[in-house]
Amino acid sequence: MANAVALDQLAPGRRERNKLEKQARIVWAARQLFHRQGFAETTTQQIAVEADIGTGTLFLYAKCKEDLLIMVFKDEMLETVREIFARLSPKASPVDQLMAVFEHMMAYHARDIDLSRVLLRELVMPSSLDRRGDVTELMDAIYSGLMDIVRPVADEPEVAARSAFALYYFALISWLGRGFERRAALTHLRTQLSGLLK
Amino acid sequence: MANAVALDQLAPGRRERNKLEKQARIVWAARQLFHRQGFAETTTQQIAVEADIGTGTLFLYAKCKEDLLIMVFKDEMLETVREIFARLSPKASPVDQLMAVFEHMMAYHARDIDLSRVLLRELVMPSSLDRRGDVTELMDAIYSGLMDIVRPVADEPEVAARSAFALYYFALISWLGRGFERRAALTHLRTQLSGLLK
DNA sequence: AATCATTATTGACTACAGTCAGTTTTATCT
DNA sequence: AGATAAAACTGACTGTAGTCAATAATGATT
Repeated sequence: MANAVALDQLAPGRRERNKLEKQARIVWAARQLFHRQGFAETTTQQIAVEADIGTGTLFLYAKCKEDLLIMVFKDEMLETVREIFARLSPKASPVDQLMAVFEHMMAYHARDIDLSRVLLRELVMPSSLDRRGDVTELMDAIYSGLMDIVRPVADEPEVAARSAFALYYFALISWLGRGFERRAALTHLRTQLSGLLK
Repeated sequence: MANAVALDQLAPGRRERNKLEKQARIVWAARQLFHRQGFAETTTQQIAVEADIGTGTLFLYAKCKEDLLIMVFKDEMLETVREIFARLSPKASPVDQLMAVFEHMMAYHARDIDLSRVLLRELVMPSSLDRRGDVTELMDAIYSGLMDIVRPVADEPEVAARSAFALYYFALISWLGRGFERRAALTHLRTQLSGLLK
């Protein structure tokens, strides 16, 4: 029936709606448990029970346990990043603005260091290429924000933004992955950014 | 007996010697299997059998499976890095020298991309802080080499070397972790390094 | 409303990293 | 040599992520 297709385009059918509801329930359950107990201490069984689905079903919605964590964080991170950029003082120097952005991002991760470690591990170096969650939207938001900041002082804003982010990433990794002090990492980062932007 | 202590300082006792032999056998076995079958396809059981020890013993010598991979690569990487720095043309520009170093490092990883992915994953973001292998010696070698390169053109060689390495790290991660083309990553890297060093 | 094809769900099951209580080996001392 | 303490070793065992063959739900078609 030709009508069925047209209707499907207007509104999601029952099937689609169920899927979305289920996905929301899964993410909700995962969020609760990860935050309450930590990542390693939460079993996929527990998440399935809490979301009221079978164990197997969980892995139809997430590629692996780590993917659940990405689902939990993705929207929240995008929202946070947008807020951070929105609240910048445009009068501050580019380096100060960059530092404000990166400090806030780190502060965000500091709210739950253990979860952020696992999350970053998966974002930086996914266990398997075909398992990595899609964070393109998040990255685009970050890059475009950074480009706006560096534009006034950089010949090639794209290159400068990418470099700035690379330096931030390194600081983040040093802090979360190598046990480096957050303050020290940020101090280093500022020095590096100053060197980068002339 | 006071003599026992004195002798121990001169030469390793049988116990110590056995331990070193065993560790060497383990690394040898792990190297064979990882290269032949890949990391995921090799079980710790297989390594234990090949090294002719019990399963449990393996974990007295390595903190986890990933740690075995680090043991396999550590010495070889240090050696490789030293060679790379030793063979540089001192007349080339700092950026060209940096690029030569980073290209060779990437070429080294390209020899076994799958193993390098797992290795890098563990080096960049260890699954657990108290499980990460010690790669201080390697990092020191890299930093000191990089500082020598950038010294002629950088006010603060330490900062510049650290920045250069951060940019390389990001390129490496983009390539191995995000599926970015190696050539493209290197092209980007060169642009960034040019921007960094004046 | 009965049939069929497609898609979604399930939980018993598998494979494997890592542990630990018990055993063996080594070194020390009399 | 024998006794004792300390260190090294072991493999049966455990916990859990992820799979898959079987089942159920859905929706299209007559």
